[in-house]
Amino acid sequence: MNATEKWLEEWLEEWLEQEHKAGKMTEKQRRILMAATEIFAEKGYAAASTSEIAQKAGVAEGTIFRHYKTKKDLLLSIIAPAMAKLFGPLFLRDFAKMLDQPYETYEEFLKALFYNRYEYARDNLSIVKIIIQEVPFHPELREKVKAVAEDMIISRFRRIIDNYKEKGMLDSNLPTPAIIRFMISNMVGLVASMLVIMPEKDWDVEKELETTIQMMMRGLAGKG
Amino acid sequence: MNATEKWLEEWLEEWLEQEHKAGKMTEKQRRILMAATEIFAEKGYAAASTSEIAQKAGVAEGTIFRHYKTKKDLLLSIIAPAMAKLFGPLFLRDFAKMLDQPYETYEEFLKALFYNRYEYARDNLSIVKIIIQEVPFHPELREKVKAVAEDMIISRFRRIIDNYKEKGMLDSNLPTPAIIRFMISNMVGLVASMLVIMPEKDWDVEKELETTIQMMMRGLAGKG
Amino acid sequence: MNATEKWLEEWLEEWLEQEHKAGKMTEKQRRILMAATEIFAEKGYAAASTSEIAQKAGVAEGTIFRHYKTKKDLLLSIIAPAMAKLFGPLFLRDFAKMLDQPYETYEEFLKALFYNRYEYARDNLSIVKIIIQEVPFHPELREKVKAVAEDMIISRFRRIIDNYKEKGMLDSNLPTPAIIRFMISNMVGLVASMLVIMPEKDWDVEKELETTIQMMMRGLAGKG
Amino acid sequence: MNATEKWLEEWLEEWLEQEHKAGKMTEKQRRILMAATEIFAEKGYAAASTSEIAQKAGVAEGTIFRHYKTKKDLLLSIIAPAMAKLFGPLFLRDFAKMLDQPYETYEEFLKALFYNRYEYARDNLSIVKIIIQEVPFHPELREKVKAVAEDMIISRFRRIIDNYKEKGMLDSNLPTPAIIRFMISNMVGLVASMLVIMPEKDWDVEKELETTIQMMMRGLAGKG
DNA sequence: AATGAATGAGGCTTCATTCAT
DNA sequence: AATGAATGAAGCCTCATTCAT
Repeated sequence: MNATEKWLEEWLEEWLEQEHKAGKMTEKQRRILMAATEIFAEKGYAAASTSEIAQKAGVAEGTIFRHYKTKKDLLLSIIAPAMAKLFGPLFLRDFAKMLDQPYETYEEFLKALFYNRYEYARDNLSIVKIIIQEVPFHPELREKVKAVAEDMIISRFRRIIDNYKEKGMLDSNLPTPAIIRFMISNMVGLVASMLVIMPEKDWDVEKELETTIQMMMRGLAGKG
Repeated sequence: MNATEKWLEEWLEEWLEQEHKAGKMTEKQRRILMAATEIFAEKGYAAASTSEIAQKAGVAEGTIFRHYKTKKDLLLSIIAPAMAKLFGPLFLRDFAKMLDQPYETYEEFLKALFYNRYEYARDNLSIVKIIIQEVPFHPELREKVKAVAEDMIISRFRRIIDNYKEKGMLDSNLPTPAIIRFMISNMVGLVASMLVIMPEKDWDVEKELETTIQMMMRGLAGKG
Repeated sequence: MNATEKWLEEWLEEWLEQEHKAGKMTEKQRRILMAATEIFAEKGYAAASTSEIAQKAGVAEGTIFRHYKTKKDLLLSIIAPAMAKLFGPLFLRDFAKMLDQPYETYEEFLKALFYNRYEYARDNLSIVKIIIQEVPFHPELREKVKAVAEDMIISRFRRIIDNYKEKGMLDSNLPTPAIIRFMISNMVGLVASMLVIMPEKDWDVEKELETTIQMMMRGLAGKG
Repeated sequence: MNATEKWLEEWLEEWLEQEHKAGKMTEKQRRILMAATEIFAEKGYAAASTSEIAQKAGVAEGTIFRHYKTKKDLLLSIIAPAMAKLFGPLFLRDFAKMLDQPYETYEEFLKALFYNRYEYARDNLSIVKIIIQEVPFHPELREKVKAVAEDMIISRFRRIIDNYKEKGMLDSNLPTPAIIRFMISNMVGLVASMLVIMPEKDWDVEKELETTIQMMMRGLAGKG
């Protein structure tokens, strides 16, 4: 087991721990976590003040520090389990199923993946924003994320993609890393458009998704 | 002239003013601007301290405030002209040429556009990072950027894209907004990969660009 | 109820609130208020530094700002209730009694009034100094004080003075405003002499007061 | 010659020096002095900034310090000659004349004195405000003023007043210091009313003065 | 467990003053 | 003589964190 896998395990642990604690979590603790999530997402970690979080959570300033040793601890308590939920599925049974369960086509696979991640982002918008905004500023996080992403995602997706290449569903001449980037770019671009950039627009998710996948699969070129 | 165009003009003005001032700018002022740019990019606006900036610039802390009334002023002095350089070209003669000068194919157009913006991002990496990180947190900026982007970019690109659709070079069945998003997603994804996510990798820019454009134009589908 | 009366009520409210809080006031808070009062009186608001106040009060500088949002807030927390105590009595039951309870002569009335305000000034010397020194520099205060003074004091005293004029105890040929100014000038002059200008002198308050009132009532003219 | 007289001489010297310099004073210097006077009067010495003064005077920040070593120096350059003009006349030929030139009555003397000082205050309102506001906060000034006032004024006025007492124009039973205070209180009260407290009122100076002097001489008592 | 008063380090900003031009 | 960029000390205020209750 390499370092990357160790971190993932850490996150998963924290995730499970969090899940576990969620049961015994005080009402106050839950409120602190929610308030912090909202405020971090809204103004960024550095510009958020613990006193504001306390106020929004309806607890005393000191209470936060009874549960989280430092402000950074509070941030990590939000990010770590979210990381696990974000990356974790790629390594768990559910996802393994996605891999084994032979989606007839790459398109179906893409659609399932997009939709799955879209739903996660939609339901955890604040947390996703925090991750995107804060990861670049906290070296420990940055390193972990980078390692996990580079190391694991590439390797897992490579298998999937090579699988479809073999089946003749993907153009074998295209370099796998480029395909992965292509996939992620469009996934992120689509989800960001719908949830962050123009959230007020009345999106037909299904249709957008299909159009996007069509462009990905068949390209823009006219038949002219 | 609508509000959006007014902002653009504002930025352009500030840009020119900045250009103009650049001549008379004190050595110290230049150093302050550079130091601030680096530190804002590295730790974010909120977490950057003016004393650190002063130290890095090799000036007294007070000197910063002789040139920039507020810390925020300093941020805007970095962002505003960059905005102009980022969005401005889309509306100036150079870009008009890009539109008129009939790129034979959409692919050539894409390539020119990608390369042009890639070079800008490469040469102004810190500033681009600052813009991406700070715009979401500063409502005035956010509103302006959103308006400019939604309003202008869409309208300009629509003309270009419709143009190519008419020529039969783009699939007329695809909705123009989706094409624009597709284009931007892949452009941002590619540039971010090369400059931010894996800057240490030894990229063959030309080749990546071509692969990406190929995927965009012809899609991933195998010939199977 | 006009604006002036509203301010007075505001002050009275703050006064009562202060009284009320005085019970729950932390020892530290009391010390901050005392230290601030002394230092403001000694060097003036603008020249007083919060760090000096903190030091004199024996608390951390931050502690001041936990109780008073701003330095100005601290000033107002000293001035507002004092204003109420300074002007308020003129409108309350006690003072109403002074009006109704028929002092046999204007001289007795003057004596009671002088003595009453002298005692207040003596016991609140620092605060009175602050009021005199700071009111001119803070427009909000200046306006309020001016309105209250012009509007209310004049009107109340007019009744009293006209009352004594009718009884033949005051020269009806003298304009009431001049009488009021005459009264206040001499009251302020006497009190200032004893408490501010020559506080080290061993004053026989009773005697000075009587001499002053004698001069006011019968004038300086010799019998020659 | 005692210490008090030495200070007076100092001021007079500075006054004369100033008069003298006034001729060679640069336009800029004059503008600095005027700007400083206005701003000190308006916001107080401590709250006034040299840069604001420079701006109002239309000179560079550094220029002030070419003429006045420190900000305090600038204050003293305004106050010292004004002190001389304020107290000086009491000791000069002009004033000696006032003493010798036998005003028929004390009332005439009072009227001349009041009017003379009223005119001075009216024409130098800002400076008088500065003196009143700043003297209490600057120990050197405070000591000087106090010494001069206590020491000299008392002694000079004593002669005048005793003079009138002997002539039977003033009640010999009244203590001279009380008479002096009475005189000053009413003079200050009247002038302050007209110039500072209610400057917008349309005063009939002559009449107010006469009413005041009448009250001082014959008192308020009705003939009843 | 919870509170909230207290802390003091550090942040942004102002300002009197200096000095090279 | 005049300028105005530069300085750095000091000012006001915020904030994460601690601790007695």
